[in-house]
Amino acid sequence: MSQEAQDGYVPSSVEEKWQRLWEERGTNAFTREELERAEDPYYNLMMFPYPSAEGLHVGNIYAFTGADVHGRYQRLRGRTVFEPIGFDAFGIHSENFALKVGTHPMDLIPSNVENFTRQLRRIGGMFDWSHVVDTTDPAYYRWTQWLFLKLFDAGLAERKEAPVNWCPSCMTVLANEQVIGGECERCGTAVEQRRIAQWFFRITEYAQRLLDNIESLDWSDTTKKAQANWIGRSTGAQLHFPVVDADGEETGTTIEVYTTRPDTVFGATYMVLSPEHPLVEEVTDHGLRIPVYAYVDKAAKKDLVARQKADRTKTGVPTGGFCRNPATGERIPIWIADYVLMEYGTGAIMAVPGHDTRDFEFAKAFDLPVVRVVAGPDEDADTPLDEAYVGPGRLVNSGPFDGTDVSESVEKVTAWTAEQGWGEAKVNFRLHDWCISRQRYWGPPIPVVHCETCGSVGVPEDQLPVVLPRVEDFRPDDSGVSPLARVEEWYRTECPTCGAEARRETDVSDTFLDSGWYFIRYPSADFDDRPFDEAITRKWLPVDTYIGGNEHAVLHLLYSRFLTMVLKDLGHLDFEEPYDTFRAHGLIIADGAKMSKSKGNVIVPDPIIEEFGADTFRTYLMFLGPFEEGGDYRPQGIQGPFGFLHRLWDTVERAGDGVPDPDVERKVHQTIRQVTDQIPALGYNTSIAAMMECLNVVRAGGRDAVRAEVEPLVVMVAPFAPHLAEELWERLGREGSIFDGANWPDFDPQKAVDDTVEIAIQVNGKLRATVTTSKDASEADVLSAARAEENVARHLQGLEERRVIHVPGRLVNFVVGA
RNA sequence: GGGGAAUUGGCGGAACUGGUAGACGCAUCGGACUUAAAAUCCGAAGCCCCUCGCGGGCGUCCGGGUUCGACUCCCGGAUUCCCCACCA
Repeated sequence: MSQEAQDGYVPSSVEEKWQRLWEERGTNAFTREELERAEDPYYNLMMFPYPSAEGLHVGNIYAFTGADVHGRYQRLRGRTVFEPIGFDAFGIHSENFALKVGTHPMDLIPSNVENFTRQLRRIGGMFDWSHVVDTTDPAYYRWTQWLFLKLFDAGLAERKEAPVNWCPSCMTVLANEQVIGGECERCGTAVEQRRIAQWFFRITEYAQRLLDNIESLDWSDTTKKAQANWIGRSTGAQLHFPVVDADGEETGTTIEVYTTRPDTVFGATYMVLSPEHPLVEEVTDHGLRIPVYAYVDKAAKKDLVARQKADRTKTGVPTGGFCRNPATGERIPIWIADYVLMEYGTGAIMAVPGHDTRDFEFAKAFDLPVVRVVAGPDEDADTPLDEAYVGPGRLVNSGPFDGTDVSESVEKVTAWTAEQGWGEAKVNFRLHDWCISRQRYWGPPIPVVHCETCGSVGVPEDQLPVVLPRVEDFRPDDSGVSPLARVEEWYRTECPTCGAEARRETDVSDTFLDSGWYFIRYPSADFDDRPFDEAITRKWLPVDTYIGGNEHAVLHLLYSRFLTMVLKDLGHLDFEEPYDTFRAHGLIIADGAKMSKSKGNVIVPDPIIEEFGADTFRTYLMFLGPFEEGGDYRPQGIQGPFGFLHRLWDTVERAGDGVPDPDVERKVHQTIRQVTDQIPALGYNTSIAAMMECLNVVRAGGRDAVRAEVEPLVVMVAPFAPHLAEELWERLGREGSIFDGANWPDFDPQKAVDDTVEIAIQVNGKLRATVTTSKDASEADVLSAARAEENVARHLQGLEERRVIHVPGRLVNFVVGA
């Protein structure tokens, strides 16, 4: 028999055939009516890609395959699975790349999308190509603009001048969230600060709700924690420190501080203002304090990296002004230092050098007094401080609160400050309002018109979309305004309210706004008269399972949660959390390091798919490690799944009619149980291992299988190798797509039971033998069989049996001694 | 500085609720088939020792502990990775 006849599996032709048939038959696509009527709908979502010029990389394929396996599994179980895909094509990524290669993004993006589409089809994802979303399509961003207007009308979008992060390289403002350790998230350039009028979404109003809901989500704990930490709720107090003049008289000005340790207020020996604090301007404006001005000016110029690293050496200047510490009545100096951040709290702190590490360093550097107000267990009020003490203990040098334990002191002192009228309990969040303005070109124009008399007016809905004009020179410059501000014929317009000459907003919106609601659009993607259809949305949302990368576990998820809540509050949705279940996949690395061009370890997927086929590639990616942890890509490793799929093909092709062998049938049912348990838990690597093991049993000794033995395996492998499974299903004589109809094999516990068990025999916890007994052998039988083992008997010889542990079906442990 | 995750053969990784550590696969070695090679199939294999046995010892980052029994639980430590970071 020739090799050809033995093994007719030619992945490329099988895959081509089924991709064509899926397309022709509309296997994965839904009509509007089908979406409306779907029974048991299951919305399987994955994070849509940014269509880069390089094409899909292994990381994309890994993520999509893992999500696709999940979707295909649900479908095999009988769910109606909607699995859409789209393109997140606006944003700085695309714009920068377009600038680099000198092609207009409007020309570049369509060809990238086309290339991605080809690759996505090639890997055999179960995508509904009739519901694709492209964020750069006016038919989509029209509704992104609509969403902006909804927030604008609800008072949740506001324009305010604010210190913002400015990337001198990208020449744009960045959200706080896009500043990573003081550097631009995209290009790594040190970020500077500027003050510009910006559009903000008031996400902070939702901070508490965003935090409270986390508990009810079926998300991994790490993602939940990341969200909670980002929101960063802290409880403490806001205290009011009166400013006093040289004679100690109050000037009428107070400095507000936020602290999580109001109980240490007796130890506040000086105040610190952030260089950006409004009061600082007053100080400098009066021209009285030249060193102050110089310091503030320097701080403003200093980029955040230098400001934050600076090997933690504190810098600052005294303002020459004073406050009164309302707890002690003492006059304390006011300083300016850049270790205090304007973005957090009130931009001013009471410095308690005795019990705050940063304040301690500062006090040491500038020779400011340090007072102990907390004493640890072995300390008293006079124990000197070599460093800030932040541990447990009791208050000292704190007037009426001496002796109060720190476990209750925050609450007590806060109550007291409130009674005295100079403080109140205060909850503070780290979360900031979401700055959505971008002084760039490649994004949806913010749909606002500025009118001299009417102010900022939203563009009427019937005038949407505000189309992004084609501008050949779309380079940003350091003017701090969008390139659109150079296109007079575009920005000149009429005020929608009064009809006077007016000017369009020339900023475009953040990409996170595009991606903040795309999942709502998908099922309604074919409606052009509404952002989303009410009935279809009620049927399909919220998303059942969302799978994506950890890099979006904070921002994207938080923003889309926020937008969903807002839409619910405005009556457009009847749910407020967008994703029931979210799982983050791991990272594929190569040679022990993250793939990157600079390391030269990037795996290009196309040639691998060419050589082995999409099914093998998919199966290998899912096999190389736990999906949620990722794994190391080793080119040789693909041989395992490659051989497995070929052997499966071969076995099915040879399988005849007949009755299953009981031993084989048992293994098959044990495998069904295992795989059915593990796929929903994303245990893909172990599922594949179980199927390999099963196939090894089916083929043991070179026997030919019968169809009933292999058919369940064909179905179970289908999520991983969908083309192969379709083909084998057909060759087994079944009609239609394997994915239509609930074809997942039923697990029969009866058939999975072993009638014999192998029991480990230990003596003093060490394995000495194993015995095989019937599964319901009595304890006495098991023990006598155990004692009969020569090696066991030898170790029991001459020793007293103190105890015998018998775990039925597992082991026997003889505990012996002299 | 804070938070999170991890550490198991040559390698990727398995191991239910505390119950035979190393499943499955890669690479390796041996055998079959072949004129030969590839492919395929069958088999071996954690490390060490030995009287070579159905033998013994050691072994899941390190040091302690709990337990009849610990990769798994507790205490202490080391290393690596990720995220955040002067958040008052």
